[in-house]
Amino acid sequence: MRTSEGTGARQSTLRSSNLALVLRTVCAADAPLSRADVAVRTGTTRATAARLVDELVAGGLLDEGERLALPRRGRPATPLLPGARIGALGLQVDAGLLAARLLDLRGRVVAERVEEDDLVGSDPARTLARLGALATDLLAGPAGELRLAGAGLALPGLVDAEHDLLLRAPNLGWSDVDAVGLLAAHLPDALRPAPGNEADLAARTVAETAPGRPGPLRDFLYLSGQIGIGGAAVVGGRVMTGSAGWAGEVGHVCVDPDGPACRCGSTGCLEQYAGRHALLGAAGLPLDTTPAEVVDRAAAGDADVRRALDAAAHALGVALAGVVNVLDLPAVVLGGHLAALAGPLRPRLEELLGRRVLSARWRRPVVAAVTGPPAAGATGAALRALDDVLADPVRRLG
Amino acid sequence: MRTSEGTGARQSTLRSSNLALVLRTVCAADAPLSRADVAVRTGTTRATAARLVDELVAGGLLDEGERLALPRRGRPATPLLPGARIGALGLQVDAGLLAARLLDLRGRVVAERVEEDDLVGSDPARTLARLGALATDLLAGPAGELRLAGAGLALPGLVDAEHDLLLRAPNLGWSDVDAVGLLAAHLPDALRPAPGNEADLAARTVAETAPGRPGPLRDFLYLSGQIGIGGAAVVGGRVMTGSAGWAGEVGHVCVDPDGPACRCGSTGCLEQYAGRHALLGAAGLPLDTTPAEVVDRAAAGDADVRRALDAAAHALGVALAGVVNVLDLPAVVLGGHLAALAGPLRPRLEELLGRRVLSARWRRPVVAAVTGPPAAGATGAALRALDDVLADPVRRLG
DNA sequence: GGGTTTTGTTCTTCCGTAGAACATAAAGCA
DNA sequence: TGCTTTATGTTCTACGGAAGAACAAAACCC
Repeated sequence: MRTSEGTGARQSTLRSSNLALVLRTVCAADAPLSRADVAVRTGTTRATAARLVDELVAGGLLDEGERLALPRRGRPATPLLPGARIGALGLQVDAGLLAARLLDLRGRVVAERVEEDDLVGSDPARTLARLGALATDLLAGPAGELRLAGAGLALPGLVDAEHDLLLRAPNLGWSDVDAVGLLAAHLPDALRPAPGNEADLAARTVAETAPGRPGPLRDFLYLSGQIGIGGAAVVGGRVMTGSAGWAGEVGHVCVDPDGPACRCGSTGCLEQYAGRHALLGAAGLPLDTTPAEVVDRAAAGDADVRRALDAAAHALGVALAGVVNVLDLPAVVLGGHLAALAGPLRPRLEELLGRRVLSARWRRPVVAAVTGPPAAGATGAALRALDDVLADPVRRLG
Repeated sequence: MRTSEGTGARQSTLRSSNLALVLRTVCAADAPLSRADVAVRTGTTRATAARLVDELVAGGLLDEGERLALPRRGRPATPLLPGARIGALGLQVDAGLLAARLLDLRGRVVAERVEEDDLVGSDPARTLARLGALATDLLAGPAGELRLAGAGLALPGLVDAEHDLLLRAPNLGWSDVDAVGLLAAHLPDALRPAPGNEADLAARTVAETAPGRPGPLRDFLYLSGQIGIGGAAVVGGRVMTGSAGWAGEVGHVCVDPDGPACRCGSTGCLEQYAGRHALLGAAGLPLDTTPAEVVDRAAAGDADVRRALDAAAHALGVALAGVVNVLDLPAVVLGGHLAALAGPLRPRLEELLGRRVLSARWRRPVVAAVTGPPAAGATGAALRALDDVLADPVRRLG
């Protein structure tokens, strides 16, 4: 690839570009649009918009809803919706769960299976076979009518995007695993899920509420608190995966060079203060304590817990301020176990960001917490596959 | 703006897109191309490529070179070059200099004026009037035949991209300055230079060697060492300016929360270890010592200087490793005074990056130093204006 | 029931690229 | 010298896609 400059645009390029535009427009709208609405929003004529819509409807990428007679003058419009029969499969392996989730183009969860289990130190082949069975089971269910547009696999570690390899997943204790190959052997057909970093994919669920529909935040830093801490920077609605796909390792930003040693070989990493294990250890609590219990104990006045939370907030403030200084992000979104701890963490964190971020005087970064279902990585993996359809609908039309 | 989704593509969109493609292709090539070369590289037919080239030549965006008879079979080709009569003006104010530089579409410096002076604490109106006079003088010179496509102004501080305001330039001691307005009053015609952060613009000179011609590095972190330290992350050849244009403040990434207070209100900022003033102070040298002298003294065995350099390298290692962990950048480019110090800094810095960057095991970040003319910001400002022409040549064709 | 209003469709025109044929300008070769 | 070969550049027709205008459809209003 990378011959030089991309290729010249011809008439057919124009058509596919406009098809993608129409599809994105319908997906981005928060209420069903008519053909006339599409024409207005895309700046094309009604004739052209209708032609493009017809083609997308014929291909199943758009559905025509029931003409509901609103008390309006004029001919009633035919409402257009993203195709309900186009779906994608999102899979996730994490230290604490296996998940398979099926989403349609409207962003609805058609079916899902989530199995909680302690997978730390598990055998990759066995675990991925389990996930494959879970997914096969899911696909055999009510999803039979769905046309699968693709699949994705969220992995809690460094993924080599070029060779589709899981280089290292510290939480699982896995290294150099051909996760896609091991999984695909237990999936129907030639379904090869595209692997991705869990935090990168989970961040997508914040950036868009449904395929092609932008969420309230378009620029933010997402933090995925697991045993360790993953992250992803989202700029203009796009997840920054980096040149090799290794971006977002916020957990290993240095908070204090003289701090405790980290398993990554460095010292004083954020994860050593705000990671789940580190925080519970500092609080003197067993490692299976839930975030809710931590919050309760802090509220009850447990000094050790309060101190640990304070240290975590301080570490987060120092590390995230650095990231925000470099990337100019107006918001930080806490996910994973950090979402549940947002209450006690937020005041100190926001105060530190306000003090340590150079541009805070003009725009103070805000701290938000996600409140979604578990296994956001699986949802994000499905979203990514569906976004690929939105980017190039012609491939689906055949 | 931001109505919804962008606008539908029509026939004319196709033409302008292909014009831009052809222009970019010629600019990106490192040897003059023929019409036939353009056809091959863009994937269009010779007929189409020739038509587009003709239009660009007529508009002055491309020039036809002399048909030089190479010892080759076949009809000799007409070499195509970026238009030599399209130019842009790059301006820069810095703590130590004023600069005006005129670049043409081929990336050649047509004319320049650089005045060194201590501008710390200077009066913005007066200084910008001086720069305006410098630029006016420059434009009256041999540049008379040049068609100005635009102008840019590099400023050493936070620039509000929306309102074209310089919010704060600590090195100059300026705050809330309408730099563009003050400058435009002393420029000919209705020339309003687009303001930008100095480091962002200087990073461009590394990312592209001429308008539209990619440099050897496409993903890197640029460090602009002045009195303080500015920076810019370049991803895929594009400078990440952030949602408000405030990105790249690497100088205020925290190295040690218990470190010295910074003028930004935070503590332990990178700039307090590796900034020019901080480094010279720690080395016990006067503030006007040149980087070359520092290197000499270190080589001569001056313990204080060595200690200061070591502390700077350590601080850079800690801070930059964090940035690289978050952005997955394969290279760090040292600019400003840090470029001259690259020799003594590099070993320790590369070692630290190798240890603290999570993905270093698979790809070790490299440290490079720029070796260009001074006032890279001015060059970058001109490049940006010329890149705007490349992005939309139709506007220039009228 | 006729006028109004909005949606959706049909038909012609225009425009840009593809593709093929042709013209041009050199080198190679007998 | 003249013919062949080769690559560049130009001319001409065909095709496909969007614009624009006119028309048909399906509701409301009075």
